[in-house]
Amino acid sequence: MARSTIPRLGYALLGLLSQQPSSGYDIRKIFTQTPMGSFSDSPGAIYPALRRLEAQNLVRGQVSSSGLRQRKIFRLTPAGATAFKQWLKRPVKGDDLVRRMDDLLLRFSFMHRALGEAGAVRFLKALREELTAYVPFLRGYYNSHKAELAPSEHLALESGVRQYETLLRWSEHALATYGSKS
Amino acid sequence: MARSTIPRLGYALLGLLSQQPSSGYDIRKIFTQTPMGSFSDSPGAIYPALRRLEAQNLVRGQVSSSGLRQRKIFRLTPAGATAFKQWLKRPVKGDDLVRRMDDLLLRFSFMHRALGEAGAVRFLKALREELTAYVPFLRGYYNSHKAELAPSEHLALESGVRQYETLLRWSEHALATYGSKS
DNA sequence: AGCGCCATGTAATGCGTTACATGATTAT
DNA sequence: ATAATCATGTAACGCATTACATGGCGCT
Repeated sequence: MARSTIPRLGYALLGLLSQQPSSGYDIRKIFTQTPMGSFSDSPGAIYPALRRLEAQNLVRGQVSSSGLRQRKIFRLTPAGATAFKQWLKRPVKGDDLVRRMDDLLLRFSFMHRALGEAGAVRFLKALREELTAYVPFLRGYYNSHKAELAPSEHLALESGVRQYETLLRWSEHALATYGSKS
Repeated sequence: MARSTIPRLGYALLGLLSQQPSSGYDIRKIFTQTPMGSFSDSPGAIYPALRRLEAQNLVRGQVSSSGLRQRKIFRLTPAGATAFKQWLKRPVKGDDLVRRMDDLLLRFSFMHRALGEAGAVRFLKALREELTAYVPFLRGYYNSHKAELAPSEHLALESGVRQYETLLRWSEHALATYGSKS
């Protein structure tokens, strides 16, 4: 029961539904219209994902007959709310920076509403710590290898370094934002 | 024949093999050791991918018996070299920025060796143009919606804006690098 | 003799993508 | 009437992930 892993899209749906019970079509519109969603708005992604979550008892959908149009509104179950919060509370590992950065930002975007300021700050501090370790490592790799690289390889790597530096500065900025309010 | 789509990993392999004929294990080491590869170094990803490329006649592997250890070295076929270059030459679409940024940077990293300076510059100009249009759009969305957003949503969106701004500045920097040499 | 590394693979599973399909409603 | 939009789905396909499996080689 609930033993199967929840993918990225699944958590995105849990997060959206935790804020606002919605139909599959509502979700689609969000993914099409907001620039945040790097998610596919295709029905072949969303509807099966909702059904999987329902099969895992993490969401429940009920057909609303109030409007004449068929609409199936999904809501989080208590189990779904728990799974969602556990996902948010996962520690930030160094590995996440390299291969799952999108997940981290997705998690953070839900953090404040679900866990409050304390949770958001905890997350940001962990992220800043990982970035503080990773950026010099990456910069060092860049410096020691740039001689052997073709120009576009060299530049592509520099783009990566700049991206992580931007993230580090952003995390400091975000912490400052929180800090100034408390 | 060769009608099936080549995924991201497939192109990464074509690119690496175009620079240096390698075994699956060599590829794994590259993915484990270099911070560039956001690719999985798992054998279950790499070996099947190589076999698919071989089935599509894009690479060919031959067992080297020189060393006593078993090693299967893969090389690009002419068809593989063509497919790879066509991938590199694809136009940069606005959609790529949102959902396939990784692909764009992967393509760029191979660009210079495969297409020379002219190809790299052409790509960078197209990328800069798309970014120049997209950044103000994103910034506008950010400004007009930040009032309704929870703090961490707001900050997560700002992180995205900063990332794209960094990319835009990087693309200008990269063009300047090329420009100063020609 | 035994442990760890080199090097290659297979199997089970589940996810996302693309394309297709359906019916009901609102606007022209 | 008919087109566009709302709203929900299914089917085929291929890919990545995780875990497992195998055998040769090097060191101690």
